Amino acid sequence: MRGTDRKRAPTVAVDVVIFTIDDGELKTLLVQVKDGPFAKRWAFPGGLVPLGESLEAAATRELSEKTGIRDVYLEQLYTFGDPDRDPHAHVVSVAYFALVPHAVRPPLDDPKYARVEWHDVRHLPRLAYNHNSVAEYALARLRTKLAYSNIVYSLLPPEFTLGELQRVYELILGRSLDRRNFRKKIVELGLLRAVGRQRRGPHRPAALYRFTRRSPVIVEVL
Amino acid sequence: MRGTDRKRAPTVAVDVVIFTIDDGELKTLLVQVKDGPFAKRWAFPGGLVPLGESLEAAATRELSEKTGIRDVYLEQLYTFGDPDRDPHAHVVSVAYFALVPHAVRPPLDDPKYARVEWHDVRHLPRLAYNHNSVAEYALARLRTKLAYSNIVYSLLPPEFTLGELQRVYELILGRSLDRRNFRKKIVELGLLRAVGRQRRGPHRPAALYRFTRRSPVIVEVL
DNA sequence: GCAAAAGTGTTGAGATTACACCCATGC
DNA sequence: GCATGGGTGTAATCTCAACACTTTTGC
Repeated sequence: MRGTDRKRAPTVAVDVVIFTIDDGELKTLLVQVKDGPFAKRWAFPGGLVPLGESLEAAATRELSEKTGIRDVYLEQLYTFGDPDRDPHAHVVSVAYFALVPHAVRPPLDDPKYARVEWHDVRHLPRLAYNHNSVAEYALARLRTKLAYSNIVYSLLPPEFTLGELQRVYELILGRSLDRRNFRKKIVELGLLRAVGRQRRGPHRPAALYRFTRRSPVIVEVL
Repeated sequence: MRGTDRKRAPTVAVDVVIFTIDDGELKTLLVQVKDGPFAKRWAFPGGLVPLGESLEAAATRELSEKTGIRDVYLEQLYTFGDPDRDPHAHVVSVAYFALVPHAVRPPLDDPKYARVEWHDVRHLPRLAYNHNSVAEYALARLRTKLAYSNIVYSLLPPEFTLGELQRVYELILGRSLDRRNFRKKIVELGLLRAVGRQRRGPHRPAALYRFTRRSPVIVEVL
């Protein structure tokens, strides 16, 4: 039977890879560990799951503690259980990834950590635990899922131009897309709705759009 | 820091959804729970992960204990952490799914369980824990993955005919495929190699094939 | 007026689908 | 000889990729 011998067993943690787009770069939120074997190293925010809390609740809590944000796209990524991940103890880590909109307020300070900062995913430092692998895994999942779902909605503000949307795709996928084909496809899928207003700037004004649904939908985008 | 308070924390288990094809049906291995709140109910085989064992090792162990089989396709499915899954305790369950070849010897008996049997996935009973959800999840993953990988190799014996291969796809996907298109596509992809011999039976003999690689490859099959 | 991004259709290639007849065997 | 699954090619359709010029604005 289960759950009888509670001592001498692995513990459970969640770690959250929080992506955002900032300043033309794809970034993730990292925290700097204060002490222990990984002191001074950066890691994804996370923590032990207390008895009675669901994994998704723990991940959501972690996310809102670090960013103040709620109601964003959050997905379970993978569970890492190698006993050697953490030299201190056998911790099974359930990794999540989250997408938070551009231009989020700066990360909240947390006395548990030395620092909390956004880092460009292309230049991550050597991370604590197995978090460099987690980062690769998260990025791979994000790339594939972007192509067959509408989850990009969670990276964008409520209103945006088609150019901005396309730049997000290009940034994450790491390749440029044909503008006419992209617009045609996206519009035909009915994921967007023109808002009737325009964004003015240094160049020709661009029509503003909204997502018709701000909830996950499986759809072949690219 | 992590791993300090080990008492009063959720425990970790693995559960394995083992698929096979038998008698023209897609089946999964179920065990009948002996006692506790779920006594007499069927469930997927699983058990607690001991300190120091990796998740994949625990799943592999569970698989070989129940079937005597090794070296089959095994993939992590999802981690279920709802505290109410198991009324007895908060157990975080990491679910795996495995594909074992047709015509496997009958499941090994295990004194931990009342019975161990193969069940048609189309007619599963009401299962213990949240295992009916796990079953749906596993089946959905199997269906999508079948279409873009070669993992079907793990459901088939070393040699097989194209007709047998096609029947496996049709069975799992629940729809019929065009024979000529199917054969053309599969052969062009180079996943198979004709073995030069034929299987004789009540009708016209069919050419025997082998997989060129018996390891997972991502490839658009359908 | 010039630099920069917005906006807009068509064509060709390749991939996918639909479809029908003969063959080899066991009984 | 007949019932059953094995084996094979082509045409129509659809999807995807490539491609260039005009417009609007701020400076």
